[in-house]
Amino acid sequence: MEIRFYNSLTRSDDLFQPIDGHTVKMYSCGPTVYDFAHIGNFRSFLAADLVRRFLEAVGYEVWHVMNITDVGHMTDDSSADGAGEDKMEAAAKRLKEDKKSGKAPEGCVADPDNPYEIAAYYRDAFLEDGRKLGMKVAFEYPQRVHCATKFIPQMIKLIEKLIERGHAYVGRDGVVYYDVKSFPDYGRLSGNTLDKLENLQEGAGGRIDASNQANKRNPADFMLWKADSTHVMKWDSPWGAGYPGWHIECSAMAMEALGPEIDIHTGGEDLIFPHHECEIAQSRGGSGCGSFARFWLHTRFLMVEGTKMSKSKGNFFTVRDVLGGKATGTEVHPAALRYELIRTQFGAQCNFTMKGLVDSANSVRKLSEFAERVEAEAGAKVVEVGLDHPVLKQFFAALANNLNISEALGVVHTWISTPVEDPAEAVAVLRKIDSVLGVVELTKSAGSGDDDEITVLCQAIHEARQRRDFPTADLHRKQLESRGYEVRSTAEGTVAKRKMA
RNA sequence: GGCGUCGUAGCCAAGUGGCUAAGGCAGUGGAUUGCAAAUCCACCAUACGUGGGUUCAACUCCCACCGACGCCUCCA
Repeated sequence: MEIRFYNSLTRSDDLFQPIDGHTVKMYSCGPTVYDFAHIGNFRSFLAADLVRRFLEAVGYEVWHVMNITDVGHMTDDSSADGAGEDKMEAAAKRLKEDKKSGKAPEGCVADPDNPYEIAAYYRDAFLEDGRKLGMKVAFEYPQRVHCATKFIPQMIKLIEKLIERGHAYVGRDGVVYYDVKSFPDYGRLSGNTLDKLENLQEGAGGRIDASNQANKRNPADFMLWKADSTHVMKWDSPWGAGYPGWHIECSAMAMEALGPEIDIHTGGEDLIFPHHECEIAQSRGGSGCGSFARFWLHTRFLMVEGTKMSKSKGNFFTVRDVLGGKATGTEVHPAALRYELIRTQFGAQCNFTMKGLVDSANSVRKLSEFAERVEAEAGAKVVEVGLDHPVLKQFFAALANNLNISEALGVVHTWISTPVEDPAEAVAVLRKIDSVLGVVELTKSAGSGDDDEITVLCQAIHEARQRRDFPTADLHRKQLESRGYEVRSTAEGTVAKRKMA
C-alpha cells in the first residue's frame, strides 16, 4: 500500500515509509497543563491518534510518544521580551478564586501556590479526557506520555552538547542561547529563514527590546536555559539553578525516547514557528543528523460555528464542557465527540458545530447498532479478514491518501447500508475499521446506563400499543424523550437508548 | 510589515488540461408506521471565491484581486 501524507517540511504529499521499514517512531507535542484541555487541543491529539491507529491497522508497529509540558514557563523568552503573566501563576490565581467561590472540585489542588500540584492535577485531567475520547497513547501506553520535568537531565545534556558543537553560547546575561546563525537550515520549515529574520526588530509590534538584544548574538537566538533563583520550578545546572527554555524539552524527549531521527512529528499549526523550527535546530544541532523528523504533520485549527473559538465569544469549550452538556444543553457521549473531532482531515480547518455534533452522534449510533446486529447474528462464529477484503481495501486506500477520512467514512456508511451476507465476516471488517475510528469501542465500554425505570416505561409503552391505547404510549414516549432518550417501537417491543448528543 | 496554509453544494470531500463535476453526511419526496423513530427507494452543484490571461479545450496552468485561518509573544 502506498501511503502519502502532506508533509509541512516539503509542502507536498510525500510517500511514507518508516526509516527502519517496520517501526514508526512518532512524536506528538502534547498540552501544557495549566488548565483543562479544550476541544481544539483534542482535535490535534486525536488527529495524531488517528495517524497512529491507521499505521497500526495496516501493519506497522508504532512507538508514539507525547510530551506534557508541566513547567510553568515565563511567557517571555527572557524578561525584556514580553510582559505576559506566567500561565501557571494565572492557573494558581484562578484555582484560588474557584476554591473561594466553591467552584473548584473537592480537594482538586491542595496548595494552589505549588506549581507541581497544579501541573499534576491538570495532567491527570488531560489523561482522563484522553482515555474517554479513545486516545490510545493515554489509555494503552501512558508510559509513553512524558512530563517535561522528568527530562531535565536530558535537556541539560543536550544543551551541553549544543555548546560543545558550537550551536549555543552563554549570553552576557548568563542565559544560554541557541545561535541560529550556526544552523543554516533554520527557517526551512516555517519560511522564516535567517535572511528574513535579520529584520526581526522591524516586526509589527516592535517587540524586540534593544537592551535585551544586546545579550544575544542575533535577535532570533532563543533561550535554552535561564538561571533564576526566584523561579519556583528550578533545577541545578552548569549555568546556575533555573529552568529550561520552552523548545528544548521536545528535542531532549524525542531523542531520549525515540532516537535522533524520527518518522513523524505532529502538532498544531501554531507550533510551526517558533517551536518546531527551534526543535529542528536543537535536535539536529545536537545529533549532527541531517534530518530530525522526516514527516511534519500539522493540524489546522478548529473553529466553532464558523468563527474562532474564544472565551470572549462564549464559544470556548473544554472537553469536559462538551461532554457535560455545556455546549449543546444535553450530555454528549465521548464517542460522538471523538467522531466529530476526527471527521475532518487533519490538515483542513474543521468546523465544530452543534449540528455536526448531533450528526456525529447519529453516525456513531448507526455504527454501534450495526455492530450489535452483526455480532448477534454471527454468534460464536469467527472469521478472519485481511486488508484485501474489498471494503477494507477501499477504506484503507482512502486513509492512505493523506488520511482522507471523508472518503473513508463514506466507504463505511455505504457498506453498513448494504445487506450483510456473512455476519461473522462483517464483524471482523467492522472491528478492523473501528480499530482506526475507535468509536464503537467507546460505546461499548460506557455500558448501557439503563435503569429499571426506563425498562418499566418501555414495557408500558409496548403494552399500551398492544391494546391500541396510543395516548398513553405517546405520553410515556414523551417522558422518555424529555429525559434524553431515543425511543423506538416495533411490534416486538419498545427500546429506549440514551441520546449521544 | 514579514512568513505560511487555504477557498468545489448546508457540512466534509474526490478531482492535478478534455466524456453529462465521485462519494458520504445533512436536506427533500415517497414506501413503511396509529403517529414517530429506525429502515428502504428516489431526488438533490450547467457549477468549482472574483476578474483577467494562456490554450482547440481550465475546477485543474499563469497573473491580479477578494476572503478565511495560523505564526512572527505562551498557545493544538
